[in-house]
Amino acid sequence: MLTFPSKTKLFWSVLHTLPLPPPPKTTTISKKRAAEQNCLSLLELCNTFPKLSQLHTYILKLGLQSNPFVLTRFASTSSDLNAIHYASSFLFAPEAKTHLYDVFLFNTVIRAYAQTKDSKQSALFYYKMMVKDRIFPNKFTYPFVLKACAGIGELSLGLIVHGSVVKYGFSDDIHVLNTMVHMYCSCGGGVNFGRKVFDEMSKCDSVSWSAIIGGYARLGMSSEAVGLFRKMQIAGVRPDEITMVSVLSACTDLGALELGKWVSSFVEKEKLQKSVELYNALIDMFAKCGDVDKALRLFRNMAEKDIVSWTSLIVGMAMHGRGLEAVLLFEEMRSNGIVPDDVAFIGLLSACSHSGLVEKGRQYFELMSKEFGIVPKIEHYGCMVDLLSRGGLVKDALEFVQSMPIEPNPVIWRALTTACRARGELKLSESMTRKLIKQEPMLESNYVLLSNIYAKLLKWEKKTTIREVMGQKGIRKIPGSTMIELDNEMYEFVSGDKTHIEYKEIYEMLDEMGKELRRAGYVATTSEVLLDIDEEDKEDALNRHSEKLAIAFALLKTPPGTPIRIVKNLRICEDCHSATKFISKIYNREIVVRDRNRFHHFKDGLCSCGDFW
DNA sequence: GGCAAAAGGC
Repeated sequence: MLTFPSKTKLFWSVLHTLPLPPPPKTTTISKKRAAEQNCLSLLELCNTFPKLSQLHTYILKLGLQSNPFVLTRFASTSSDLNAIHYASSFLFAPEAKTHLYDVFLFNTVIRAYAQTKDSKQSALFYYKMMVKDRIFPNKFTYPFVLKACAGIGELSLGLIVHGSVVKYGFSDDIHVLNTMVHMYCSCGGGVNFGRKVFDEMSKCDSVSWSAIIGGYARLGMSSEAVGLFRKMQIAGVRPDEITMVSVLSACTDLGALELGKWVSSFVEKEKLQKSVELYNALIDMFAKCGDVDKALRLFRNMAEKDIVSWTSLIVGMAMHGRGLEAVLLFEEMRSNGIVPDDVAFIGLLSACSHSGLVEKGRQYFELMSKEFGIVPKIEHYGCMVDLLSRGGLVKDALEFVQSMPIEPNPVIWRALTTACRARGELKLSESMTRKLIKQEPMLESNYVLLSNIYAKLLKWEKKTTIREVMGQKGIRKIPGSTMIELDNEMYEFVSGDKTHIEYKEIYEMLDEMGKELRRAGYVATTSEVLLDIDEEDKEDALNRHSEKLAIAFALLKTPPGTPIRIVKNLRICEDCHSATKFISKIYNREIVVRDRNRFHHFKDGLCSCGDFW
């Protein structure tokens, strides 16, 4: 009987004629797979160099040293620097098999290095190696490489990488461009390049805006940062919580409390994710814009706090002269099991020094190295010198400086000089100010210090020569400026400013203020004026100080009884401090002044700093 | 099997 083979049968017969692979050795393959799986999961747990080294031996024993999965995981497992070094030295050893390298492996190694603190240079080294080995970068490579450049902060390097991005055709990728903006903003002198890249982007998302806003904010170009945030809203891009962190840090820098409050309600309204970082930025903003109690309330509402949250509030308390509360917070932090770091100690020590807690400060300084193993940095020494000097212990401060294992910096000389001058140790103060001038020959305020000392020593001819020296050196003058926020606008005044549209009214107010002040018994403190002019002109120069202009403006523009908040870029001068006390009483206003160092709350003719700052 | 932006300092 003849039967036609069915299709199925035919199929089977064909199959049977094909040469078959050797029968699967099921046991060995699954053993290999199991070993690979086991190895991968072990690598996941392996985050230190010794563990990795042990595992390396194990990998060799199993014969998995050319398994691409294992190799890549091996490179990516750890954030520990030694482990990364170990992994890459093994992967790229001269005897290693080059054919195993692929883009993914390089990206992994580059990423690992780009995320380290101090070895970003290595990321660029492996990028160069990759290009030399003719392995072409892909769209994931450049964000890592650019991140590494941003960390190193060298513009020339960034420009070269920008060239490669163009060469390899990634100049349309939004991730690459966003990181490029960030890279330029992190390299000295690169912010304009960053802006150019940003402006030329065909499509921007919230990350692009965050990168450029954050870039300006980090550089202290806070008005530009806020301006760009407004443009972002006009452009209709929805900000996320990271954008708001950058905007908040610009508000903090400007002292723009009203804008900061607006950001805070915007976060609520838009239901943005309240990350720890966002909370921390809010706490910092409220504390540094004058409302430290609001910062405290926010802090208490936080479900999860990290070391930055605690430190922000401790520093905030310190700035407002509430040192005891800062100390209590520090202790509360410790009892919550959070281990203080070096920055937390800077906050704590500065709190002690602003509130005259000399003994406490000394104890904590000891505790820092003894119990927490933190090696004191120049900042910690600075706090201690400040603490002792402010506490009137000039001799102790001097001994402390002599026993320091590191070279004193200008901050330390300045603290000492000021203390000596306040204690009448004028000779000593003079010699230290000269050291200060040696270290910072271009800083105007140092010459002002020296000139004040000569004025007290009645050495007029020396005082005159200082001006000549300054002229010869072409000293860069940091103009004192005061900012005030009214009706959602920031106004900035410099000394003798006539650029404001209502300057005539402001100067009339200033004259009236002057009369009222003298009637109340105010006497101008003319010793801090550097100019070699007669007393009456000196008084006039003081009268036009930016602080006084801003206060006059606020008195004109706000209803009686409203508190006045101003922000000065330098330390408030002695004369303005004394005048503001009178103004708070005469006009019955609470005046909150943030200067470079701290807050002064003026009320009823008194200041919260107790005239000691 | 992977990518971008963020918080505290004398």
